[in-house]
Amino acid sequence: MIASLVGDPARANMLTALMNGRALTASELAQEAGITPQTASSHLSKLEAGGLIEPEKQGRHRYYRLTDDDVAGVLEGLAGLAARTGHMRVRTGPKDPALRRARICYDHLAGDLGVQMLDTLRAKNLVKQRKQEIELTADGERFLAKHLQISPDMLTHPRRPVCKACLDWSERRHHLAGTLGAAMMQRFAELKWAARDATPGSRVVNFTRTGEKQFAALFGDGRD
Amino acid sequence: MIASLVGDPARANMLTALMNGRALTASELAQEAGITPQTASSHLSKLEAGGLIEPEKQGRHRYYRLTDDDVAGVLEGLAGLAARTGHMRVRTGPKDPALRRARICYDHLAGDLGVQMLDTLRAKNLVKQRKQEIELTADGERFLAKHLQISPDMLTHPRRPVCKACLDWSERRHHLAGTLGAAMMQRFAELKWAARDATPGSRVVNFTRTGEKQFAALFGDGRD
DNA sequence: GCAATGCTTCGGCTACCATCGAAGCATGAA
DNA sequence: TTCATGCTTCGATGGTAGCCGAAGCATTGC
Repeated sequence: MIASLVGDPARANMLTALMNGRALTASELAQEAGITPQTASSHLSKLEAGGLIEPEKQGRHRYYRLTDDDVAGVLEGLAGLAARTGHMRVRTGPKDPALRRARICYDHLAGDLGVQMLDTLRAKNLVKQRKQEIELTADGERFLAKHLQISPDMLTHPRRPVCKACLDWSERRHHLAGTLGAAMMQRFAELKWAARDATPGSRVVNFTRTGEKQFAALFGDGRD
Repeated sequence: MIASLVGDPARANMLTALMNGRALTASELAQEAGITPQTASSHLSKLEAGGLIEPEKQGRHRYYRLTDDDVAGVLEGLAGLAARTGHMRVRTGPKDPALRRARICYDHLAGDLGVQMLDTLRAKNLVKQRKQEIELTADGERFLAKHLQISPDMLTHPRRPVCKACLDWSERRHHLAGTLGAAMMQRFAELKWAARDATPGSRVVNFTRTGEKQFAALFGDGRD
């Protein structure tokens, strides 16, 4: 039974961690769920047998991701039922407001601001998006060079795409991943616009006062 | 956690039994799940606490129904995931082919033929459907009078609607309930087109050779 | 009133399964 | 090769939860 797979707390935590669309290693998932690797291994093989997640070997790591959007959809549905009965799970998404606003997703910007940024890039025709695929336009290249001193040759990588849409768990929409997403986040840090929170293990990204303004000037949507 | 509620086999069987939209008593659900009433009582209170089902007292019976369509939707989603991985539950719907084809849902026709009938009524503009609501058109009234000798005044009832969409569990689509659904089923029986299976407790509806033809002439979709 | 039916609560039993320690493979690095 | 890292398999343990028998309420019918 599928539901019993999702029903176990440890497995639910793993699946929740995977809801952001990114693949995570077995150890990372073990840590997310707060269990030992050997226990996690058992859970992961069950989830895989149930068709909820798919593995991808890479070196001595084993990355897991949700099988597809259908799985994510059902998980969201379950979370929805849980939410309305007040049976909200502890980990059903970032509860910390700061975390919802801006956080690190692997190495790029996620949260409200991350989603906002991709929205604006798309609206200004700096990128073109078709489903998960994102392409940088000529205008986009000029924009990056002018405002962020990012040139296309900085973005080439043997295996990683320049642009990629990454599902934002708190916003339920896409933000920008890939080498460009990483480069932009790095640039924000270099420009002292933003910095990762000092708390060890925290994924919160704090914007400075001026950083917030500059960011809004480039990517703001007029909301605030 | 909601999923763990659905995960238990006994509870899943109960929920499955409720998927046809009808309310069932605690004892009936116990029988469906193959457990004793006292065990069922425990499960039912958990499902109720989780907001998946709602009770309705009536005399010394206690009827339970799914809370709403959202719950049914999530359950279908889970069943969908289960189906595609071959992890199909034993009881994920009627396994008996005859039961899938035509059966009694309370007092009206369900299964493949039931769904087919409503489809055709809709296609011929004999009824209009908007979500759960179904309305008989003027054409529909003429059709019923002409072919089945059913007049509108036979269908009025203080509390029961004339037409109602009822989710068909085996087909995952709607069939026709309400007083009209009941009247049509009754007419089929009177015309010796079909009859409930003689086996005690069976919900199978057997069509006669001529009944099948007549039914197909009125409601066939050309599939066979 | 008494009996019968339907459902719930209580207590104890049992079975399942999540968990972790220890050991075993695989991959990559030196 | 040898070592380290990441993950899996094995075995044993323990806690949880499903399960039923017995008893207790509630409602209906006589």
